[in-house]
Amino acid sequence: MSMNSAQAKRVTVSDIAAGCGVSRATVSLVLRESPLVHADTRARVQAEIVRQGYVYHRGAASLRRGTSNAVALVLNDLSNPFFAEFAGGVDAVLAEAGYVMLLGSTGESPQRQQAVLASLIEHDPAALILSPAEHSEPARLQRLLGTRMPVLVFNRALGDDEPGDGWDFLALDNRNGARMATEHLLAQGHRAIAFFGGHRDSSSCSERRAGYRDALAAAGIEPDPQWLVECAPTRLEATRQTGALFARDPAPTAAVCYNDAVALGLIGGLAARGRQAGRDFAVVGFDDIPEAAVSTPPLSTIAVAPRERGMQAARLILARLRGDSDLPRRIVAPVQLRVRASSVVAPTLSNGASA
Amino acid sequence: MSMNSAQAKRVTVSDIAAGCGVSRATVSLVLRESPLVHADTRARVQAEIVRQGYVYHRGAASLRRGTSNAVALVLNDLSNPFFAEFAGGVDAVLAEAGYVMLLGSTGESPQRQQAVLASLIEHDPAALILSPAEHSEPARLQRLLGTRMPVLVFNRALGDDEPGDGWDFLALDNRNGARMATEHLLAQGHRAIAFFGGHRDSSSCSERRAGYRDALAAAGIEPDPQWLVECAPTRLEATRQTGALFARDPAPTAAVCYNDAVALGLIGGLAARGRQAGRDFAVVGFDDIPEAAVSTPPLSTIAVAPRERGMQAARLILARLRGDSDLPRRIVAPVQLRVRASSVVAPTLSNGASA
DNA sequence: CTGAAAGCGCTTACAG
DNA sequence: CTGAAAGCGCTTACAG
Repeated sequence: MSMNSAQAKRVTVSDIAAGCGVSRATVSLVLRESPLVHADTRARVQAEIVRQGYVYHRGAASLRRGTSNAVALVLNDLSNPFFAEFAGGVDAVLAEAGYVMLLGSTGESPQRQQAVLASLIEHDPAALILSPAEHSEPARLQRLLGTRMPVLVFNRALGDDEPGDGWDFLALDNRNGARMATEHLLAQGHRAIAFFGGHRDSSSCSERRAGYRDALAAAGIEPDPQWLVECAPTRLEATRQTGALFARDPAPTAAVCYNDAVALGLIGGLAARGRQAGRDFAVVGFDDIPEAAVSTPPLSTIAVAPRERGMQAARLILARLRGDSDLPRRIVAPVQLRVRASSVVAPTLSNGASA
Repeated sequence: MSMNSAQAKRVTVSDIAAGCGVSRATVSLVLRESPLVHADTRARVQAEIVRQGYVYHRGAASLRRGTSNAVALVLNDLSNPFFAEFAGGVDAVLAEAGYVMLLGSTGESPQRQQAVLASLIEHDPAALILSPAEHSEPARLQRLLGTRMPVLVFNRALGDDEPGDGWDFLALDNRNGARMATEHLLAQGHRAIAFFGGHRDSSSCSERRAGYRDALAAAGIEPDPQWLVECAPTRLEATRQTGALFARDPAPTAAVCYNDAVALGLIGGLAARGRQAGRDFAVVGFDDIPEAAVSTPPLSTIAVAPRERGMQAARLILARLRGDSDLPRRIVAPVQLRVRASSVVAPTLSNGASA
């Protein structure tokens, strides 16, 4: 005998049936809450179920019935609060609906993504919610996942040919969010507005840049190349790259940042150069992470409500599983501008203080 | 026909067997990488598997073999970065070992915990890692989970009678961490040191308070009741409660905080009263959340390495599943003091500045 | 309302 | 090395 867990033999429907003198079919009907069973019989069976500590084996039932009540969720990175919140929202809705969540994460690696998905689909999930790793290959994914399972792609488009393959798509309105952020800065009189951070080849960054350009174009402004500064989407890199904004005169007086991490890094970088966000320079972030509300100064940003997105994704996939008709294939979730102190500063003030 | 996903019939071992003229048993042996199959046959079968897009049905295999390669993880709250990081660590190790993770969250509610666990165990996980909700009832949990499955309790003890029930237990060394934090403040000359935040009846808070008392006692100091301030473990509440520290003279000159959120809230509360952490008052947190390194001033804290704890938990439970002998039943994970600017200030300076 | 029988997709002795 | 048969725990027509 190993040190393994106690090996008490599993209690099955047969044990319950034998224990109270009915057939296995009757026990099954009681388990599935069928009205066909006499109330007395049902009570007897239920008592026996409690007495013997029976645990329903949903895998066996799913096998027989050809159904599944698991949904797979595959994310890039759980330690990113955006995805953690999203997963929390998915979980809340799935649990409410009696589903169970199979979770995997890819660390932004397409290879790991293939491996993780291959492992998860062997557990026969009813559906998949996938936030794809950067540089995923849609064709490989399609081959792996087949067409038996509804798939909802979250956050990042898989390729230009979407959504011809019948997968659902839920994304943030990156373009509109960046446009709103830029318009907010324009409304305060800024004309030289940078777009700071992110990598141009990521889809969310290029969408946000597009919204930024939209707003500038509507105001008749052509962005100076110096205003477009790339950097890894981390606080540290943003602090390091701050100098690039001020390499030549006239420097921008405000920046729309790729995300809040970058914005907070920029605020630090500004401080190191003797400038203060919200007094000498206007900063807007993107995401509304918890820290944004309590940083110094509080950070203006675009709220994306990741938990609500998770709930929305789960509801959509459940509706797809029910076979609801008229479901949208593509949802672009609205985002919201939250104005805080970091962006409430006019450009003249900024020029004066930074001279 | 509903709008549901394409209903292509499932490909099974029988289809593969028929497709290349062997028996189902042979296909099964190929799937399980048995050396009993001739290399040519194996190649033929594998080609057919690819050709037909066969997906292994692990549920059916588990049913037949009486095994499972899923591990359930039940947490209080995914949106808490501590638990999200922990889950990431668990996932990394499980995926590496070919296991799949079933995730549920309880929102600190014992009722939801019972429901979530009941739903998850129907999926026959091989093991469970549980971070119990506050006020869990060990007896009810025990009844629900039975003894068939190894269980690892993380982070919070379930009751004083543990671990008589054969469950594993992994916790942070809360007591020692708080002791180190307190000793660090003592070493700089502080004598009037508060323990700020948390609720006395939570086990982690009472352990941390015990460590704090240990250090004070070793220095011959009896804590003044005014030094023990309770508050909800959030930044906002901590800011609100800051005044309680200074209700009477002499006020403390330093504080060990229940966690980093509380410590950051305290720093804000101090600022609102014209005091600056790291100049007029010394603050130490607990957790080392990412924000601690970049707050103003950077926060001294006790690093608990949640991702590493997750990896450790997963490794332990996998070893238990393998039936390794000599596994410890109770692990108290070491924590580490990280000194940053918020605590590097001597008490005399503090008194001077706050007069 | 209840029971006997077949079958979901897989694996595993047991013969050959 | 391969094949026929039984069985994991459940559900579902089909008779009674």
